[in-house]
Amino acid sequence: MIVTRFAPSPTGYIHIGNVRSAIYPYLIARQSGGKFILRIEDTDQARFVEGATELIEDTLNWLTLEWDEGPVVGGPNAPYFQSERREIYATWAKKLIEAGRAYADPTPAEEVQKFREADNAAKIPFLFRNHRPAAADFTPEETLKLWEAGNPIRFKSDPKDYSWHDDVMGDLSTGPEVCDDIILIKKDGLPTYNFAHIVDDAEMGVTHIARGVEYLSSMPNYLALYEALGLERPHFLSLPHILAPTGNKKLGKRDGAKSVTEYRADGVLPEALLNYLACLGWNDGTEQEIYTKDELIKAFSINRIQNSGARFDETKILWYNGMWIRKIHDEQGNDALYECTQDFWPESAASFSDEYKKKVLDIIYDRLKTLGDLKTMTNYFFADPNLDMDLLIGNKFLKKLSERELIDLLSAVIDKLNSLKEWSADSLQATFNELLETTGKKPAELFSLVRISLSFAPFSPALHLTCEVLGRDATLARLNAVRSALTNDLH
RNA sequence: GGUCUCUUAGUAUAACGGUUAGUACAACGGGUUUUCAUCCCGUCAACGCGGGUUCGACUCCCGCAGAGAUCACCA
Repeated sequence: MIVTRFAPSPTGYIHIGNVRSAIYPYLIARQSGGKFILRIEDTDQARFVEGATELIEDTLNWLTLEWDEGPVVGGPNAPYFQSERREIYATWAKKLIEAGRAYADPTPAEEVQKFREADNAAKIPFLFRNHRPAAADFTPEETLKLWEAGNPIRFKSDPKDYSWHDDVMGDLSTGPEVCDDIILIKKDGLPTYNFAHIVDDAEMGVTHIARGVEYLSSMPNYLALYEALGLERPHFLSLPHILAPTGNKKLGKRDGAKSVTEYRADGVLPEALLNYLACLGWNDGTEQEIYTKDELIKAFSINRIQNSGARFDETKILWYNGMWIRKIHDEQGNDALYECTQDFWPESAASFSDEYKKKVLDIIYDRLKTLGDLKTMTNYFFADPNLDMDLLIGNKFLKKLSERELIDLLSAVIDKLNSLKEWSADSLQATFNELLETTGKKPAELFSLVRISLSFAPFSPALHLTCEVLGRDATLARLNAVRSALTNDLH
């Protein structure tokens, strides 16, 4: 059985570069009927951020990456917060001490820093094992005593060549020069990531570890620990970084990398974000672009994960989002899409009914890149627009007509619409076609005049649909208002 | 500096050692009774460099260059 995990630190929101290391393990677990575990790596108390855990849970829920074990849902390996697992790490650390593979290190931090600087100055790579204290050779009893006295526990490394297989990167190897006496348990009694994740993954039965490539250079130390602890190596998947839109740096919070929360607030659909991120650095070899979560689960394969970094492209997210907005509307219906839009209407829409807003959505949805566009694109459906006459007169089609002609044209439209019996999209369409004939104006002229008079917006849906949704009263009132303004202008 | 990794159009990517190097986004042009968008059609655009192996290399090997990661009592 395949067991994967997402193990974030609660140091803030999940930024976009990290979500993928939740998505891939999730897909791997789901496609094999395995388990996906959420584990909170909160061993660094200095970096702990209040509320960050909830934000992580919220983000995963929103993306529908449900976890089988972890916070909230519990599980057989609880607790799932590393800060609550001290005894477990202590037990494993004692095993190493008993075996002579770990020692308590009394070297003061300042001393270590001096060693480091001296080695740097001498252009020697700094390795703590070159400065091993006498305590490294203490008996287990002496070591335990020194540990209790508040000293950190270090691994006693046994430098040698390592080679291993990475499911993404292939066969890898390094020399002994990277093996060191890494800290396992800090002075504060909490383990380092280096030690904790190995213990936890073993205890929780994790079979596939997917994480960023930045951990690649620590692999020899991890392999040494698996060996010393008598553990079998799990599968390793090093996921290449997502690069910032500009430069060659990995996407970080300072590169304008937005959090998932921000994309959500902007009106990006979870389906779109999932789709985009899954396909950034992975493809199934076909030319399919749009994947539902179920399709991703089915199609995903570890050996087709890209092994070079991929640049983050917001334009493509917006394209995916537009596709998904239309997909949901066309496949699940306007009501289903409407369900997603609750937080995105302009304030002016507050007093309007769901029915009316649904109608607006139904004619505007295929112009949306994000649901947030509703705020800026639908205002004129809920409030009379400002009569920006310069916009109307200066329009590239209308500026060829005199104000007199505009007024006459508006009058013709108003008369015709006044006498219209049935206010429907079809009859409105027919009416405008008749008006084209009776007035002899070009479509660009007639339509632009009516469209701008109704919306004063840079763009809007097809005219007959806009009129239908706006209704007879609002449509005629706005046309009359523009005609009056033009008439006053003339006098 | 040591160690490790990566390298196809602007971006994301495809291509049993034999293809006019495919697709998508972006850009640009055109079409669909106004606009914006959708939809459709089209244009532009890539194998980092140098050696080898081979009848033949984007693909295999070696070197170089460029980029990235890491070298914490952070993860």
